Amino acid sequence: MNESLKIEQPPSLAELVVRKVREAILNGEFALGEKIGEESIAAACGVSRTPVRDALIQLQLQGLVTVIPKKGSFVFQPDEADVVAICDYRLMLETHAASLLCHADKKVIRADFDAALHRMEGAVDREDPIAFHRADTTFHLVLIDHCGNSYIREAYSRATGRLTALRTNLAAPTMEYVRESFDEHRRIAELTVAGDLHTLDAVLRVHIGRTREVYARALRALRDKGRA
Amino acid sequence: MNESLKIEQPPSLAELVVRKVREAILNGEFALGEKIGEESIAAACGVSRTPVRDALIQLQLQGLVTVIPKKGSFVFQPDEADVVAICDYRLMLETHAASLLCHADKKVIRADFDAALHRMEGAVDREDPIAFHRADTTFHLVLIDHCGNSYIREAYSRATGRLTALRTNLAAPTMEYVRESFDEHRRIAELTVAGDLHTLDAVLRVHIGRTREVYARALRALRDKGRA
DNA sequence: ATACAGTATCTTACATACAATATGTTTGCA
DNA sequence: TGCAAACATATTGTATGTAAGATACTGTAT
Repeated sequence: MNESLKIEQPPSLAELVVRKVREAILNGEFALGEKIGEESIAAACGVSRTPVRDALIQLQLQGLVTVIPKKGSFVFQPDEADVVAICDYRLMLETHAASLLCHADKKVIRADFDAALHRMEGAVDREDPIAFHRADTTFHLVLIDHCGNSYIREAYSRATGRLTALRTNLAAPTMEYVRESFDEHRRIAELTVAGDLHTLDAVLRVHIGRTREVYARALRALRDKGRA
Repeated sequence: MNESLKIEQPPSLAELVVRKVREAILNGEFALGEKIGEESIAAACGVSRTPVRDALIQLQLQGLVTVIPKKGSFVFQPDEADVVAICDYRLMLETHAASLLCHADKKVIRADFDAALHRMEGAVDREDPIAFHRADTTFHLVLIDHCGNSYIREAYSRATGRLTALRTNLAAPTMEYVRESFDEHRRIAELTVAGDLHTLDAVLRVHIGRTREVYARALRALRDKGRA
């Protein structure tokens, strides 16, 4: 029996709503903290409120939505401490994933890294910060996807959901830091394949630490503007 | 205005169902892989299917329940690889939490450790493995609760939910290993307070590694018995 | 003019009703 | 007797209805 024959039944409406709303949040179509009314989503998706409710619960547990009882659902709105915590969390996940890679096939990893780096390089040349960010995401996923621990993968995807939304909402597309970032990624790839975990940890720390500062700064700016 | 006046409104029915079912799974009232019918839970809790469905979605995202579309919800049923993955995941969380403790108040931590150790010692004397396990859980939570990163706390609580259920279902209450376990905990407390992360990592690795082996072995035994 | 109370409206939380799919059973045929 | 197809049953997925709580508005009194 061929695997490819296995027909994948259409996902539930709730699942479809999850994807739609998730994409919307990640693409900045909702502002941080914005209210998400069940009815409006239901109308927009052409379904009843029930699958929307289910979807909102799932999104809440993914950390993208905050549900306040009897008041409604809102897009998450992190404070500065939150940004620090999530970046640190991500750093932990990537570092640990890297330490698990010693049993993986280095050839495949090298190839995947190179593919991502190639895309990044193209984006640098074309001065396309959005494409660069996409390639950046792919690059880091190489570490995660090959680590062989499904819990780490899940945890990472939750963390990146929030980080992606933050980037969309806080960091205007810019080529600032892109050159250094690209160089760091090359180093990360090398150190990972070489298995030099100690140096890798330091580089990742700097790399993700900068991300953290960028977001924290942008969040402060947004906050100050909100007060004024 | 006094904070204590703030009345906390009763949790939603869905939340209550989550707690009930979670407790039931953790206490082994459901077998691993057992089907959880919406209707039966609803009847048992005296509510309609709606909050039960909400609860099952939440429990799924907590990793305690697996929902198969159109078929139903089942208590999670890990395989051996799963046990290895989750124990490794837990090890990562605790190790990282420990590394974050350097900024925390060592006096409080020492006190919390000692309290947990005291309870463990009492359990050892009374030869009460269940009380020992409870104190064990409390002990490890000291690390997590003081690390100051809410993401780690959340991730840990998800992991421990599954681990607790595993322990209930797989490991018959026994005083085996309890003595060594107790000694290891004392060392973990000392090393954490001393800030010797490197040695701590090694001890935690051994400590959690044994847990992993116990569960993996019990799971194999259960599996073999199931085949026979 | 402002502050407060009362009301109106809107939204969520939960229940129930209905539709669709999976499973178990029975019956008919080889 | 064994297998297959049709039917019956049970359970999930979705929609809608209802009630309670939250917010916004308005009118009145000071």
